[in-house]
Amino acid sequence: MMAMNAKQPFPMHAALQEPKYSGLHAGAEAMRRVCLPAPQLQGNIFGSFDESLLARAEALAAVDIVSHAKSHPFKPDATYHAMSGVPCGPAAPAALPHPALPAPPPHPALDAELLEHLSPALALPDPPAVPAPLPPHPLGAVGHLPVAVGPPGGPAPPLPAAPCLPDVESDPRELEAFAERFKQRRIKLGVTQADVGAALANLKIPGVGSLSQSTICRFESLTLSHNNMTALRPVLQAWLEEAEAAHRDRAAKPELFAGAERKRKRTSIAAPEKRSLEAYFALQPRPSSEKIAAIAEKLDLKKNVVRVWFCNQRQKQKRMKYSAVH
DNA sequence: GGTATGCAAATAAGG
DNA sequence: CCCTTATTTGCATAC
Repeated sequence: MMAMNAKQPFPMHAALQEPKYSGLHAGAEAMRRVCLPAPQLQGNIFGSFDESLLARAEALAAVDIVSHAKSHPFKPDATYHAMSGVPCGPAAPAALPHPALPAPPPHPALDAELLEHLSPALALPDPPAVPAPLPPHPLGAVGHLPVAVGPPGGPAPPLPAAPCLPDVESDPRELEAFAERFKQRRIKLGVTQADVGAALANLKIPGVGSLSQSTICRFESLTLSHNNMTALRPVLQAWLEEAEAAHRDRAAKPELFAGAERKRKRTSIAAPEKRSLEAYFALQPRPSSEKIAAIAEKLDLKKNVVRVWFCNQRQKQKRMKYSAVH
């Protein structure tokens, strides 16, 4: 299994097949806090070259800058600690207690309106953008965590209905011990978390790219999901072994202590753009592909970034709705 | 200047 | 191709 995904700039996880643990963390993570969604009316900064809908959305977006108040002392973040106790179970593939939403088309009329006027007026083939989420990486094989795998639909797992089989390999205790050892030895080598993360790509392990300081930090502090911990373990162990070996042999292997840019990139959507998106979302949470493209062009963002933003926004909205009822 | 963390992009996987 | 749901990460920024 595993076919490279030629779609992403970073073909990550070429082989990441998590057995989807038994509802280990499915529910625990179900919600997280959220913030305020929409501002509302007032000024109108853009709106100079727009047509109705978009113009309106932007007008709305331009508005408040002040009315933002985000304060939510929530703090779910299920982490390793919280769940390292139950490895087995009936395997509940997640499943939020959420019925799908029908979602009838809100403003049929708006659609036409919106599309009609959105023209390729400002053909921006390539915005000077700052983050550049899609680097021209010719390299494939930049994924992460190959990890242990579990037969997703395996014919017959040896241990199906058993109460709980703490398998040796992903024993929580073992992982915990490793994480601690890892941190200590890393420090002894005089390497920072950021360096380790960056150096990972140089290990040349198929499907393994660099990771951020954040991730390394979380691994060390066990604030990753058990699956994630399990996935990262072999990679970090490989690095540690090579690094220590190089250290012993006094072999200067800069590659192991600094690294390549092969990690997932995260686009940072600026506040003004975010406000516009929120305004659009308030008007139409599920814009068509065409509208998304139009919005993307207008905001000078990649279409996929906008598409994903809407997806995440809908997801966020559901969480809010859910947590509001509970 | 290295490490935690909050918030939320990006991905994986099954429709 | 796009969506949803569940998760994995990373940017930013607070320690």
